[in-house]
Amino acid sequence: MSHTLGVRQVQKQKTRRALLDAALALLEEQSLSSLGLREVTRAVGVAPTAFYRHFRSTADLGVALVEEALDSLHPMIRTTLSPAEDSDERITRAVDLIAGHVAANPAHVRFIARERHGGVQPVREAIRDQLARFAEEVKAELAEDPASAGWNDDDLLMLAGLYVDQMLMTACLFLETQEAPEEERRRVAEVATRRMRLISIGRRHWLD
Amino acid sequence: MSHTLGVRQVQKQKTRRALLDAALALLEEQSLSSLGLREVTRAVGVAPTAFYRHFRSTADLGVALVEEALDSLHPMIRTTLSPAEDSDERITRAVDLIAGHVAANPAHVRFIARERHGGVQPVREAIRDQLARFAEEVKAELAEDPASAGWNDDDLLMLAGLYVDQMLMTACLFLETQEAPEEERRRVAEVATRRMRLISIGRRHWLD
DNA sequence: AATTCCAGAGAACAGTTGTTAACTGCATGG
DNA sequence: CCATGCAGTTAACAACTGTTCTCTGGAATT
Repeated sequence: MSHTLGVRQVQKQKTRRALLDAALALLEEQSLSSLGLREVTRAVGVAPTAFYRHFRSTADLGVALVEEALDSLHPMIRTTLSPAEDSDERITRAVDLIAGHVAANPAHVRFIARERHGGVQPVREAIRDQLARFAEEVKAELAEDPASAGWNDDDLLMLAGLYVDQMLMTACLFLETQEAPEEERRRVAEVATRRMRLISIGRRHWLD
Repeated sequence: MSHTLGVRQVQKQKTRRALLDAALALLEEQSLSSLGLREVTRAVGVAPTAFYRHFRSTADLGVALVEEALDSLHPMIRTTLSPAEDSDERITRAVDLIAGHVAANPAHVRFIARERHGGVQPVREAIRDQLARFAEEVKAELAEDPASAGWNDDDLLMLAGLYVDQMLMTACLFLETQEAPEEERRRVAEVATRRMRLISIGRRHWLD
């Protein structure tokens, strides 16, 4: 079925990966709209023109990065929301999961946060669409929770969006305190947890 | 007292304003880290070297824009939170105020949203500091509300931060639907209102 | 009235950028 | 085994960048 692709395709994919990785690294301290094509190829060690074999432009590369960065988040969403024992425990587990993901993929998170409102339209749209997919996913998960009995679709989507945005903001906070002492990072986790808790309380009394 | 500054200083301030305005306009479709000094001076119609008479670098100009953009928001915060009759009415009024501010200063709002996580460190820090001041201000306002009886300082600041972030996110949503039909903009306002309402409900039951 | 000051102009600098064209070598499919 | 395809190279292009130094005209100070 899965035709083992030849030596040729393998090499191409390898350079493509190298380009994506180099770009992601360079984007740690600048934004996509200032990322030069030559800058990327220089970092990889290939000729500038080789870039065009893989991407039409740096904006194109950016869109590819969006898919990559947010696809890795979908499994996290799943495991965060699925089992529903104690509400507070679920929240602390979610915050820990976010902290772990940020620690494991800081560049991806930074990229999304930076380019969500960045200067490159196609990339903004790609991020917006992916986040909307996220919200739909969370909404579907919420709908199965018995606590959501009586909720209409609009309100469920509103709550899902609130959760998604909250997750992203929490991730950003962890990113900013990445090199800070453990103590401060714990304080951030603490505040994020309380925010989520307040939202959950609001959720519980929504139908009053 | 206020020494009327001479013709000389007046002209200098005029060019400075022109530089800031031109930069802000250019930043509508790119980010600060890709904004060139020559680009700005060309738009104003002065020699590139004139730039240095006003700013050390484009990053420096960015910091000046931050002060300008966020200072104009402080009065809004005040009028939003001060009188406290009906909770729901206060929320809809706040959302309307945000919509108005975005319609009146779209470029400023876009700039803040874009550069909050952008590629220029000094600007990120300036925005972070100003937003922290905002949160403190909101916290002080909240503390006087009788509904905040029994709240400790940490929780008050947590809630204030939540409100501030929510305001900014709402502003971003209005920005994205700026050219969209009136109907969609009303839908955004509707969802934003419900979000705020849910948070307010959580606030009311926080001490249970 | 003579002097100082300084916002802005002008020219030149070494480097950088995206994009084009024609090329090379090698894995691939007939 | 040979011809085709195609990832990556090389060279060149016009245009652009930030920064330096020197200069100028006119307001500000004395």
